[in-house]
Amino acid sequence: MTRKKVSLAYIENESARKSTFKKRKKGIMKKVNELSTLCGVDACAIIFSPYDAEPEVWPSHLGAQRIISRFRRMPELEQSRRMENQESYTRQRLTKAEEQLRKQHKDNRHKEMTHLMFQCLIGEGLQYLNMVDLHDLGVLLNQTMRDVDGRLELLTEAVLPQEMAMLNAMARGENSFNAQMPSGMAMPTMQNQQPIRSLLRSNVHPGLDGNVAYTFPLQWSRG
Amino acid sequence: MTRKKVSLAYIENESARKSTFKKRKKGIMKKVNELSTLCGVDACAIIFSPYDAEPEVWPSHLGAQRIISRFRRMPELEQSRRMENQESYTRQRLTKAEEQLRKQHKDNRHKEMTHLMFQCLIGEGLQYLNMVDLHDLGVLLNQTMRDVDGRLELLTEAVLPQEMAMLNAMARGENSFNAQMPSGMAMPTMQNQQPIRSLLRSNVHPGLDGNVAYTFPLQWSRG
DNA sequence: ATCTATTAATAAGT
DNA sequence: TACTTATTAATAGAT
Repeated sequence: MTRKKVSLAYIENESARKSTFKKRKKGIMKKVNELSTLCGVDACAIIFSPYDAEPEVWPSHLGAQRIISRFRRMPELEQSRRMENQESYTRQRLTKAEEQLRKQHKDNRHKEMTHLMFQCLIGEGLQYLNMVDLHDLGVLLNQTMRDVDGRLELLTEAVLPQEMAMLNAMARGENSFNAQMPSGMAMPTMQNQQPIRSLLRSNVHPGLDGNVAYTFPLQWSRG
Repeated sequence: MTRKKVSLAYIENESARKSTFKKRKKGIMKKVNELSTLCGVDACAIIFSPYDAEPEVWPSHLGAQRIISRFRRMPELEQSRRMENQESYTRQRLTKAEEQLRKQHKDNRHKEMTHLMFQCLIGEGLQYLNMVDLHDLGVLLNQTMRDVDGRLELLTEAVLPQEMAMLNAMARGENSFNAQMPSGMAMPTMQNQQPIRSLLRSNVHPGLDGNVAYTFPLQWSRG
């Protein structure tokens, strides 16, 4: 059960390495086979290892030789460029990783500000924040207010009547457990059954996009 | 959004084929790179295509030549066996597919009998069943009864007091919506809140393993 | 090229 | 060694 993101480094553990090798070798051969079939292209793969007397070869020994001959017949021009293949591959990966890092930073910042916003809502003070944080928090608050307004409008104009109808039906005592409903079908959830006012007080903020991994409960005063 | 299981056949559509090729080629090169790094083995891959002037090569032009030399130095003994590689690969896949088919047949049979069992519970007759079906149904019923007994015992001895406590708490009107609970935390579901007797009447049979894709609602007489 | 729902691969357990 | 299952990775189809 793949517990962690595998780190791309030599596996020290002997048996884990062998196990991984066998599984991945099989996976690669399958992929090459699929690529060749799906796209009708010539391809070959050769994998040596201490675990097999013979190298693993796709599509076959002779088939590989055919591909290799074609490969050898390629003009040797620009060979120096080709030599860099591995390096440029690694370099590309680095660039991409850096991009992702920037993206993640931005994402983290958004989460941080969201956390902060909810902290404020439960009464934590702003006294220790610097100007940058305060500014970003302000931006987020404005955006959130707009989202809340939009959500409120939607609920009031469109969703409310339906919800109300459902609640009324439930109030008439119709089925807290409908024996006719196939279990695969979505049952109305707790959430759906909250009184309308609770919907407007949901602790999940409707305006934040789905990638926010967690939100913070609001401690609304009950008065 | 990968809508269907891709079928392993040449892609007729020109642009789809090219798109698939580009994505999969990249995926294979990544996999070969990972295998080599993780397991410290020598490997190479060469992919020709109408979409690129040069073949895609891993780890590099020269690196591939090194692997190829080693490959060529392999004794030519058993070459005839090697020639069959692709055929034997396909044959293995066939064998495996057949095994999976048998497994699936067994699985389907189990589902069929489960369906039948629930049909009986809602009053459908057994008059059209043959001996084999009746026998299998009998086996399943016995097994299910044992499961039910086990489940009942568990509920009575261990789970019941806790459920009872929870129900009591709820009966006292404590929060149908607990504002303190982080949204990521599991809320008690409808299922948990059914009266104990409903638990014992759950339409999801507790004894069947999670792979059964669907179960059938029981139409308990309400009397 | 980018985005997601979905399938496929696979790391760690058994 | 093979099987299982939770999780990550690849990717088909759409934009």
